[in-house]
Formats: sequence, structure tokens, C-alpha cells
Amino acid sequence: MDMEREFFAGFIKIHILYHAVHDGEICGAGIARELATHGYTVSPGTLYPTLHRLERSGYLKVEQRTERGRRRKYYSATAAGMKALAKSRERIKELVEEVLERG
Amino acid sequence: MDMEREFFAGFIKIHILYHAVHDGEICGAGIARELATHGYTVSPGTLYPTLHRLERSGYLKVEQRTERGRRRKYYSATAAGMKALAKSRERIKELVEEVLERG
DNA sequence: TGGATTATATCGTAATCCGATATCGGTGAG
DNA sequence: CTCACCGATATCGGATTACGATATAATCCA
Repeated sequence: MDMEREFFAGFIKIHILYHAVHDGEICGAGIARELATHGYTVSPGTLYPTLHRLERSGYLKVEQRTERGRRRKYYSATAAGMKALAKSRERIKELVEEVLERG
Repeated sequence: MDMEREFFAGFIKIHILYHAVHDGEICGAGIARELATHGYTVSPGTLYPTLHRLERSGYLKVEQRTERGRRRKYYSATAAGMKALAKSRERIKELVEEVLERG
């Protein structure tokens, strides 16, 4: 994988968790579009296994529904997911102190 | 890999680059110690290949020396490395805006 | 019906993670 | 000088991940 991509691969996952927590429900295709507006691209071969892993880790729960003729899996955050996001926020704050402010 | 670890694996690499830029010269073992003080652990099987990759990507350059009886490889940032760090800073700023401030 | 569209899933190759183990060079005791 | 030890770096091997390509599924519309 390209080095710059390696730098931010983890952020994409935090981003997914963030939207699951704040937007209530997300779906794979929606996340892909949202990330694209931020300049990130995720191939389906990466995105869907990542969602499955977030679910298997207990951070997301999934519910399949059909709305407006679109069969989708709606992911939302679990309590553990919210806790993990809160913890990640703290880590990111430390990072910012070190990498941004002392720059 | 554990999900929380996945979240921040990339930041460990940014961290390495950051120290190469700001501390002038770093070595593998020194980075491992420094990361440990921030609560991160990196096994040698991850750290050294990562340093090699950062070098192969043109972000770090290496010079082998022996100081105080310790044979070490001293890594420092290249111009491309500094540029990549600056770019990463911008990305991190956006990250902070989205994940921290709108929290 | 069947072609187009949207969402999700999986396959295969390459690359990464990481603990364990090996190697390498220098030091100091004997 | 020799050799057991130590810090630093390197590599091995099995599991996991990345990701483009391809496949499957479900719905709409002509």
C-alpha cells in the first residue's frame, strides 16, 4: 500500500465509526460517498470487510431493510462503539498536541 | 489486528516521520522507546520493516554509525518526507474539525 | 421480459502485522 | 584473546488486511 494511504487508513475506520455514532444509521455505499467528499477513496473490497469487522468487534450493529426500493444494511453504533470513539477522540487530541501544536 | 490498533496504526508511522523531521536523527530502538511513553507499542517485526518502507518511499534517508559502542542506523527526513508530513498535518487538521470539534 | 441501477459480497494476489527467533557488532570480565 | 552478554537490527512464518475485479441480489422502468 502507498505510504500516504497507510498513514490514514485507520482514520477511515474512525470516520466510519464517527458517522455511525452521529448520523444514527449509515450504509456502505453512503459511507463511500461521504468519504469521497473528504478526498478519501475506499474500494468495496476494503469497505465491506471493514464494516463486517467493525460489527464483529462489537462496535456496530446492523439491520437490513429496504427503503425507497434500495436494499441496504443499516449500521449503527453500539455502546461499545460509542465508548471506542470517545477513547479515540482522546488519542487524537494527544496526537494533535504533539504533531500540530509543537510543530 | 485488534480494531483499536487498526485505528492508530497509521499514526504511528506519521509519528515516526514527525520525529525524523523534528529531532533530526532517530533510530529504531529510540522510536520504540519514545512511542512507549505515549502508550503505543510496536514490535520489532513491525517497526523495522516500517522504517525500511519509509526509506524506500523516499521519506527517510539512513546513515549507519557507531556511537558510544552502539551500532545504529540513524534515520532523518528527506525533503519529500518533510513535504509529506506537512501534507499530513493538513489532513489531521481536517480530521480534528470533523471528529473533535463537531462532536 | 430484460436492461439499467444501486448495494453488497467475495475472490485472488500482494502486502502488512507481529511474536519469535536469528544475526550483528561491541563491551567487559576473566 | 576469548567468550558470554547486551543493545540494535533483521528476518521468518502464519494470520490478517488491502483492493481491483468480478459476482450476486434486489428494484425500477421501458
